[in-house]
Amino acid sequence: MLGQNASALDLLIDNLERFGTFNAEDKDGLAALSLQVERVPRGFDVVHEGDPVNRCCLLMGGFAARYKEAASGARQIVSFHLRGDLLDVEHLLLDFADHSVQVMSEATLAWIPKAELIRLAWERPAVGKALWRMCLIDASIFREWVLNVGRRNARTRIAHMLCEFVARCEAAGLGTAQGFELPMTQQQIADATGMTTVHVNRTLRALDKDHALSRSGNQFRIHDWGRLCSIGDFDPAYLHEAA
Amino acid sequence: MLGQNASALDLLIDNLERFGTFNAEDKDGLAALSLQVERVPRGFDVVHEGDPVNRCCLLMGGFAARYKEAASGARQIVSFHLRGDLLDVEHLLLDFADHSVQVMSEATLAWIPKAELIRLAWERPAVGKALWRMCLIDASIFREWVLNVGRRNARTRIAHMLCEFVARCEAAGLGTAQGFELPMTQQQIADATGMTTVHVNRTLRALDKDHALSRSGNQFRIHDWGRLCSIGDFDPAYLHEAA
DNA sequence: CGACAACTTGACGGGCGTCAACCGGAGTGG
DNA sequence: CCACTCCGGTTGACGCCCGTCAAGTTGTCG
Repeated sequence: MLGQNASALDLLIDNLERFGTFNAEDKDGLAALSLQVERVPRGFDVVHEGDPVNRCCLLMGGFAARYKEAASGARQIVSFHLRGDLLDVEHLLLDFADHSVQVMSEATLAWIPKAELIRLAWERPAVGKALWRMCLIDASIFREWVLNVGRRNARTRIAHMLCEFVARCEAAGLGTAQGFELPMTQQQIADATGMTTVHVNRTLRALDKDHALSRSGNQFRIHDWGRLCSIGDFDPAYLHEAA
Repeated sequence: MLGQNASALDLLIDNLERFGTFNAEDKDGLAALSLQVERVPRGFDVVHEGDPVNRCCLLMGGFAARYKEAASGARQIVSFHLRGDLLDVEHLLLDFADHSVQVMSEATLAWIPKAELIRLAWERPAVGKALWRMCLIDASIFREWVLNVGRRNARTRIAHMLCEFVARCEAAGLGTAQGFELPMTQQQIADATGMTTVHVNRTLRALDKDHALSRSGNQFRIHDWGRLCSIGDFDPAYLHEAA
């Protein structure tokens, strides 16, 4: 249990350091956070639209999707998340959830009281800036997704989504373009790109046929990264990854 | 000149207070910000994708649109902004712009050095929280737009965009649903909803014909707000307006 | 009155949704 | 060890929503 908490804090610090530089006191502050580790099954709702939010969830392992639903019942995924992501910074200073987050695989979560994070953000400005930067980068990704679903065709849209996912996995130190596991179903790809499963399937097979990628089951491989980026109109600048 | 600066600061404080409560010292801190007022013509680029960003722009009058462009040249507007909005909080802690902002009408801007705002955010936590909340709410709007362009049909999409625009105008104290001026062209509505002008035109006329709204030139009137909300699948919860 | 931007309208076509099957693998239980 | 179920992937036929193209019309500003 203590081991779990220690590794959760390590993960949190490592990941936050991608968004800022910390001195020893900053790290001490982070290490003093109280948190509660939990293992949850696939499909677990981390937060649901309309819920009051008073804690913040660190994804310690597995994948998650942020989504909203239309009155028609259609679901739209607005971002994916991986190991190390803080899933609830979006609601850090808001009282009620305006969207939902669900894990896409069996996952390990660590809950942190929101009030402690907020307090720390002003006690240790470097930590606050890293958290805020994280929010700003999330927002940048949302904007790119508006463009993606609003102005690109099916082929480009899917290629773009895959490029982003791979780029973020690599930045987080999880796998590379040379063979990786896509932890999502075609239904989820459809929900992320604003398409139907049928058309996602057709488009993936077309990309495969054109040697832009190859698939077998969940295993994907990208032979020519530059080509996929070009098909997907993908420029990683909007991810604001540190140089 | 001094008068302009004073009114800019008043506007900034009034608008920020929608996102938090300030005491006298908070307001003093804000009032001490240095700023530079400028009048710009329609179409002026407040910031352009790729630019370094080291100042923050307050929109003192007029309307603005935040947008990105695809390789195909298609433009996607990702949000609209009105008098009182801080246009560059999205880049507050980022070095380079990942998108562009353009004014849609003749407009008055006030520039604030980013560094001063950042310093103030930690000196006066109430100010920092209000600024951060503003960012989070912007992000919530982006998410809603992903849903809007991803999962709604033309009629619902346009109705939703109009509802949001009117709701935000009312919250900012600019006009009401009973007759207001839409400061954008059908081309801009198309760019915001991921459609073509032709189809925007058809859809607007259909909404007009069905008495969901009435138009003459830029003048819009909404007779039955509830009905338009229902057509547009609009629930203002995601705007997180203070009760 | 000419120039230009914005809006309007009709004809046509295609990208993608819809509907409806079928297939294949993984889990489950008898 | 084999049926059964369920979920996810695959495929084809068909059609509609919305994009494309192209031609007006209107309003405004010089």
